[in-house]
Amino acid sequence: MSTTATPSADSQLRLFARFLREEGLPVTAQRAAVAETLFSSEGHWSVEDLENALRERGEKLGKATIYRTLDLLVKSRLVEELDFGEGFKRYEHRLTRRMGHAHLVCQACGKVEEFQIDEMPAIEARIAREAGFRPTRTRLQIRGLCSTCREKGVTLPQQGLLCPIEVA
Amino acid sequence: MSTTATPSADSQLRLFARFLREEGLPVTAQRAAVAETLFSSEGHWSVEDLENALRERGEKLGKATIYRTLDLLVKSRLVEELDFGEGFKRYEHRLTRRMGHAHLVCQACGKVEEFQIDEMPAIEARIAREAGFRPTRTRLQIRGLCSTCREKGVTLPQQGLLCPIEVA
DNA sequence: CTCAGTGCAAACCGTTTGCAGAACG
DNA sequence: CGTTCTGCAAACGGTTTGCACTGAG
Repeated sequence: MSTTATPSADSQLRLFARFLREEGLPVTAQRAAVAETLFSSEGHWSVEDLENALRERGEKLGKATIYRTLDLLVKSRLVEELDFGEGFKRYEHRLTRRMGHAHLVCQACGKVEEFQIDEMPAIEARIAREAGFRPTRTRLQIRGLCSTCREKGVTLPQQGLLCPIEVA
Repeated sequence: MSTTATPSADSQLRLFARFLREEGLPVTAQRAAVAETLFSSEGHWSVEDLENALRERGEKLGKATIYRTLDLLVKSRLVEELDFGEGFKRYEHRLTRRMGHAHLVCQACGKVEEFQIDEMPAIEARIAREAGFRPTRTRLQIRGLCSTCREKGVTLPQQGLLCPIEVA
């Protein structure tokens, strides 16, 4: 109901509720609120983002509850934990995303865009075949300069030994 | 000199010294010790690992100096910062490694192996072409079950909604 | 002498944990 | 009534920072 849920947020919430029931855990208002908020956009949510969005919805949860609910969401495999090197974690839900998308992190403005890498399944299959490794979660993160910053003429601080290394 | 340097550790140290000189920074004994230690193996070093290895070499450096030197090594692009989700960072040197290797992290035993992904350059080129994004650093991390653990019959704790999601 | 580098210890900050009280069945 | 969840606040732990001391030029 109400605000900003994407079309499929409801069904995702239902999946989370099912997971909780299977684990013998109650579906509390707080857990539903965190899940619903996180499912409401394709964004990369920090705990602070979630806290603020929840406050705006009129729900005031303690940080601890948010962290504990995120643990459950990650365990349920509906949500993926991310780390863009900011010193804290971010979270994205998985259901409306295809697997094998890369995160393009702009080192100038911090923006993160997603980019589909269609060869990921084939790469994972090769790893399974050649290394005997059974992949469960893949994270591909590419840092660099986004098109917007590039067009603005922004350049990354030229760090030291760029050329010597690439040549070596 | 002395102990466990790989054949090319010397030349890497020389590159780091060159970087420092170019930045107008002195090549101190501590900086050389940290760099030499890190360059002495293909491993994934934590700050604690480095501290211990340095102590065994007879050098006692403060943590702060290690952290500050690692900053310089990362800036020089001779060393890459890693995060395997352990709650702390790890570091690997870049010179004897090919670019575009994935880190296969075993969720059962914690072991990390490297696996060469030859299509990485092509993927980066496509990202540059189609998204206008200029990649500088790529991190590919794949978590799962390594062959050793698999052969031992270890299985990962079956987390919740595996099937429903993959089907969705 | 001067100035940056070092080492210690304190500060920092995202996250986790302990515990008293609330909520649900 | 008992059990679990919640929220507050304290604890935690890796990393960063402030500052007095050291050491090279």
